[in-house]
Amino acid sequence: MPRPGRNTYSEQKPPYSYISLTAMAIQSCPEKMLPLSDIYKFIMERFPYYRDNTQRWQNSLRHNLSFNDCFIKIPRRPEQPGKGSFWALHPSCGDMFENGSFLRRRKRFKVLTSSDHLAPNKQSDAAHYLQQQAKLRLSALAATGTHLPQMSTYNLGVSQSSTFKHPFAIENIIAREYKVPGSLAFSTMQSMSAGYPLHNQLTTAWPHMYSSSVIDTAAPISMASGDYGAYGMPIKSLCHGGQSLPAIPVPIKPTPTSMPAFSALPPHIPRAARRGPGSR
DNA sequence: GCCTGTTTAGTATGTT
DNA sequence: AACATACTAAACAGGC
Repeated sequence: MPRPGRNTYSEQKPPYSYISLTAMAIQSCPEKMLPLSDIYKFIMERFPYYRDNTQRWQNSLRHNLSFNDCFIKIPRRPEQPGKGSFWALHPSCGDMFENGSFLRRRKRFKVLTSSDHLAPNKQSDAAHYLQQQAKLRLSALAATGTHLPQMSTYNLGVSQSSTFKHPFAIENIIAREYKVPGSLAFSTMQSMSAGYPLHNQLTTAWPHMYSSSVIDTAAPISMASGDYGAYGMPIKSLCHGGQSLPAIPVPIKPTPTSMPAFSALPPHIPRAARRGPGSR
């Protein structure tokens, strides 16, 4: 594969799955949620490859949004006119890309249903939580006088009040020298972990997701208001801060070590329930 | 009619 | 080889 520029991938297909690309787009904006059209825009601006055959990849992308539990749909509020809903990442999907590959996840993120003996269903809890978080982020940034870029200009993480760099933050992914996917992933994860102290077993995949900087910067926005998340636990722990953060990505064949964490899982999101027996 | 969103199905490819 | 995941295509429905 040829080497693209620092921030773009020329005409070559980027070594990222649609899930990665979508997550990048979502993470690139301060609200951590984007409408479909803005996700399209982000990908097309960043990756010239996707300026062609838009019908094809956009269909795939929509399929991914609907099919994968790691994406949750957030309905627009009356004061947010526009077409379509917002899409956000599930609060607990941070370590999907366990082995550092942005092309293929090791585990599929799956929100468990009530049939999995979890807490009773509470409709759109995650969506509700994320919408609240987006509001809090906006108000916090506004209060500190932080410049908020317009949705379409895509904040690349630099102006965020947090030093936290999400794994899908564009500067964590694009602004790295391109190598073949395998080695890219490895070197990427090595450099990622360099600046972020490890906390627990969850740091294996996304060390920076669980670094102290996450707790110290992201959490106060919500904790200051005394908020509790929609999952009935303090938002702090939902925001990858607590040691008890549940490992949501569910191996198809659950391992003994991963099972105990299920008791702490948030309630399911309705989408999971509509999967027919033929789904994969 | 177009866009968005959901679902099903088939194929390709990586992992175990 | 079997399985899991990703990609693609297509059909369909609902909203504007």
